[in-house]
Amino acid sequence: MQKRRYLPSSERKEEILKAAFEEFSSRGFLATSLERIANRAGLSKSGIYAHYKSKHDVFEDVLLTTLLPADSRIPDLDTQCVENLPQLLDLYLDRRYMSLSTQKAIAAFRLLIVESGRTPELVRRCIQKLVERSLTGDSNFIQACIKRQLVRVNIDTDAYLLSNAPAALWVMLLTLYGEKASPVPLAQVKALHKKLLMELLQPDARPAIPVA
Amino acid sequence: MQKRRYLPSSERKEEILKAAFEEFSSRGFLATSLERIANRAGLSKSGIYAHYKSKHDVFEDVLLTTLLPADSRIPDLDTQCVENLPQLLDLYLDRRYMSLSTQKAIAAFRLLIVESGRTPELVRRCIQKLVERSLTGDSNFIQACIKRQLVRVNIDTDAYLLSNAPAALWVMLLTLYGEKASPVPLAQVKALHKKLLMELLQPDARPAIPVA
Amino acid sequence: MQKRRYLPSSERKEEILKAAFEEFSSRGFLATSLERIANRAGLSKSGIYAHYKSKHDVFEDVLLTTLLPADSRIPDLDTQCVENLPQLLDLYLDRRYMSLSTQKAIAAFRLLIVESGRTPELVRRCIQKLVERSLTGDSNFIQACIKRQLVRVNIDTDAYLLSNAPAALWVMLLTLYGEKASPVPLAQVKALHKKLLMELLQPDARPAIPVA
Amino acid sequence: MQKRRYLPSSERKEEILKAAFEEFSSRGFLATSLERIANRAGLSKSGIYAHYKSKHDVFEDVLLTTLLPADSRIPDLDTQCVENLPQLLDLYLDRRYMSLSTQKAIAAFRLLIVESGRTPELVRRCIQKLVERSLTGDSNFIQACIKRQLVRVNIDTDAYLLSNAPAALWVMLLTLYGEKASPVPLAQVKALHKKLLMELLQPDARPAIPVA
DNA sequence: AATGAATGAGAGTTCATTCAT
DNA sequence: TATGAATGAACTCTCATTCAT
Repeated sequence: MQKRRYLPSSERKEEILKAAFEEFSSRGFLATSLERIANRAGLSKSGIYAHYKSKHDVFEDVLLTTLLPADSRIPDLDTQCVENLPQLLDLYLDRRYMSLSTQKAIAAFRLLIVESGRTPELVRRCIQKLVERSLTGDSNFIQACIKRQLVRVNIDTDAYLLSNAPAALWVMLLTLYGEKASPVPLAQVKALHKKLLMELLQPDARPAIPVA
Repeated sequence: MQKRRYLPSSERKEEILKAAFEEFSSRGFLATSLERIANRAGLSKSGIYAHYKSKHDVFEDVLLTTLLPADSRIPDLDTQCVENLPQLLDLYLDRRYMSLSTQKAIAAFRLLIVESGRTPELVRRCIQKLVERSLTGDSNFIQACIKRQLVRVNIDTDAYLLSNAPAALWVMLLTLYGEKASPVPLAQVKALHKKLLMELLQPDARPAIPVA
Repeated sequence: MQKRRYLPSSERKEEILKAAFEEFSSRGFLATSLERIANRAGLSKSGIYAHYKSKHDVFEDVLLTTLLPADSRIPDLDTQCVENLPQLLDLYLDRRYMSLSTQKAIAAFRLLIVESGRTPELVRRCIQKLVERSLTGDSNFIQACIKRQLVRVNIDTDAYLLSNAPAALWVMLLTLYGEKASPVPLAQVKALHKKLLMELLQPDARPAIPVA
Repeated sequence: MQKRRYLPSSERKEEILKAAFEEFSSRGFLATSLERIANRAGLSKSGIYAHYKSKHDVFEDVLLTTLLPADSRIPDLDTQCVENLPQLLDLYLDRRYMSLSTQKAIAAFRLLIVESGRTPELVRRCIQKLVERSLTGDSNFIQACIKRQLVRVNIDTDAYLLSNAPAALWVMLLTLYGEKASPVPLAQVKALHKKLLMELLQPDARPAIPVA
């Protein structure tokens, strides 16, 4: 039985969110008890109610805050030292798959899937923001590349979304098989992704995916 | 208040499993109470214990039986009336995406993801079987095609797995956005899938995906 | 820790109601915990939920059942051995005040008052039934008396209700001062009540209460 | 989020008592949380503890102070302009029933009844004072009347208490049926009360209520 | 004098599970 | 095989109260 710690609400909230994310993401909303979150956050169960008015409230805050941290976007690529599209894509994909392969990303993904049944509206909002942010980040990068004539000008948005298929596969494999047991090596997934992007982006290419 | 029905265990089990799948897949393991399953199956809560020794037991049986029904594999394609690879793939993909897009498939997918955190071993086993079976089914089909010289002889297994990336993307979109709100049209997903398979399967092609 | 007792629902309900009435009436709805009721009724807290679906449900049943038992009406007076109105009234009032002065009646009264703030609808319904029943019982008695020409024919209903004022005072005194500490002796209350009834009922009287 | 207000204890106490009475009387002791009282009084929950050492303390103070305000007694009737007993009684009863019929009086009554189970001693003390004070007030009035020979000299105290029966009935009806739904009109209640008082007070009357 | 953070006890309720029938 | 009654553990949430500031 430790001494009480008196923290300002903002700090406590951070600790609670951290704890809550860890619990929620590994067990789901229902299987996570406030007791567990409280223990992990170092206060009493009822202490949480000083900062959130219900478990569901905590959950929402987790989804919106932890999954959408202000600084989560992939840092701008330094395109200066890059000379051609393949080099560029290697750089880009390395970063992307590294951030996808973290424990945290997997946990977040599972959380989204799990709760998309329970609180579809919240989840939808959350995903929308994630996608928007991701697109904005990518778009900056792409604009930079266009300027340097590394990629072609007109890009089909749908086609771009489609080019993420390998990433989707990869996340699913990680989630279902665990981090180290994917039946397909990362290198191949990246290779496919690169190929798709090449077709999509290279300056002189015809439309990559002709819709039937 | 209905009359009791005395059923042989096998029949009762079927009814319980059916009910259990419906509940588990829409709410997850924890959120589903035996009471609900019992009601849906038309017997009392404690009646379930005549056939299963715990809730977890029921769940396992659902995963192994309902998700892996003996007759679930895609029926053999009638390759007789097909003359070339594109035709063949259209036929194949139509079937495949139709079965992927059902409520039931989505529910199953969500269930697997959700529970991959809770009972990883069970889920792993389950997926393994699913994949194996799917591969076996596809492989029959592929063998048939090879025989008719519609597809080339040597297929890279890894590459084949990879070619499912569009399907992975599609399932994720369905799950997260709901059945009718996918931001990418099915046609394009199919088109990409077809393209990948074409490259992989057409008789005179060079290796589809050169690993970097 | 006693052995479980397995009772049919109807018996258990009776026991629960009994216990619940005792607790509710001495402490009010909120101050009574299901734990207490359960202990008193000899089962576990959750056991109550096999018979009632909420605490509020138990409370309603208490109000409707215990306060309105089927056999609660004052037994028909044997008017045979009575020769005149004063004798009759003495008989009647003795019975009435005896039943008003029980612990149980006081408890019920307090309960009604307490909850008239919280669940006015329920309380109103309950009182209505009580009054109706009481009136029916009295009315039988009065009819019998009329037949024997002990009381006059036309009785003003409002006036009759008013004649209960002494009873109201008595109940209030009992409730507020406790059973033995009333500052006014019962005899006087009865005497006043008798006087009011005399004026109301004696065959040749003028209207007892001329409304201003 | 308002600025803090620093008040001297006496002023704060008044505000707290006012708020507390409003809450307690409409919900009872248990159903009222300090939070609610605090909000209504415009300070924080823990602020109350600067002035009272427990919730029960606040409650006691409400009962003793708010229900027994120094100025609550009925203002002295101006008996100058009155010529006979009936006129006098009309004046008196009009005032009395007006003050009985207020929201506040009903709330106070309910509070007393409710808590007479929980804190009988306190309630008893409280009522005693109320009755005493009321008697004193009435007695002043009565003395004045005696002096002007409007009422007789010897009044039976018990009988006087009894004459309040109609008021008791009225309060009960108001409490149980709500303010506007009494099944007996106020006029009749007053009429009965007047009659009882007439018999008790008129100079040449014989004892109004002969005790058996 | 006043507050926000913290707590422990306890509330109603749910539920997997057991047991007598 | 089937059930209704029963339970204990766990849950979310409330609240009077304490404490550092």
